[in-house]
Amino acid sequence: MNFISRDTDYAIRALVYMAKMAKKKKDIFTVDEIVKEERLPERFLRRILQKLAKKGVLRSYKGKEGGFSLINSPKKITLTDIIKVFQGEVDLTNCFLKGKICPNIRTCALRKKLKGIGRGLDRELRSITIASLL
Amino acid sequence: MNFISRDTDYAIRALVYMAKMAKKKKDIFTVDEIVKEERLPERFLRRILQKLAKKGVLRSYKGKEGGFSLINSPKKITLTDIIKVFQGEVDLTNCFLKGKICPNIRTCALRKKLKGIGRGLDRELRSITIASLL
DNA sequence: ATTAATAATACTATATTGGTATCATTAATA
DNA sequence: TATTAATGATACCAATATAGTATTATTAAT
Ligand code: FES
Ligand code: FES
Repeated sequence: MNFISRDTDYAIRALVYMAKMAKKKKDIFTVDEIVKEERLPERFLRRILQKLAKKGVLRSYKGKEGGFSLINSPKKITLTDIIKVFQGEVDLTNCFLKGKICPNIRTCALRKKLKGIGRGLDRELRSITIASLL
Repeated sequence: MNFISRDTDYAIRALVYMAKMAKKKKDIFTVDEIVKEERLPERFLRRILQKLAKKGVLRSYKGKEGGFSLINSPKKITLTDIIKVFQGEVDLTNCFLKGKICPNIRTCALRKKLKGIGRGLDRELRSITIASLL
């Protein structure tokens, strides 16, 4: 099934780490520090954090003494947010049929049902915040 | 996000077709007939139906006048059943961390939450039957 | 024996995922 | 202002998964 991809997973780990440490010490973290603590692949995580920065989850500081910091409170960062960054919208309704736009899209019974379920799922994922994972 | 893979999707189409037609005519269908009606790739669908047969969703009849038929009532065939055949268990909790078995697996907060959500999702998918898509 | 169906399995092409490497840019500070 | 230590942007690469095809064997009706 593989619902959560590796970059989402690593992002969560990094964010949880930052949230945990931000309480007791300064709030700017270098990739190296996180990599060392969480034992993640360095270059890969770097790209992940860059993406989070571009999407407004992290703020980045270039140059010496730079790094990444959380922009919002861990209470405000939800799983949906993170998943959206790396895996796109939480939306279960993608119709195939030879790669073309589906003609049934307005009437399709399956689509209708999946849409509802997808919305529910999204709501639940929104209820999981980084803060709730500390 | 891509929740439903193409083989699951094609399987659903084929099963819905069979359920729909089984009402008015004989209940054995050849791959060729389904392919023609639903415009799916022949060899690919053949493999899909074979898999459904092996997993006990369809019965297959070899030889002339053979084909596939539904084993159970369309009311008994759920989305979860079909997804399981092609995409494995509906289970959102797969932990990475360098491909190894995760040591935190018993304590991990994320895992716990995803497990609950996965169960809910599974329940909802179980409520969607082939019959409900007619 | 012929014919029309599925079974099994191997193969191929493309896309996605997971990860690495390189070079540019920025900012602190000695 | 040169050095250094950080991120930014991008291109690249390898492994895996997805989507689909081809081939040959088996089966059963006629
Ligand atoms: S068949 Fe296209 S949306 Fe369902
Ligand atoms: S960190 Fe391994 S199960 Fe969550």
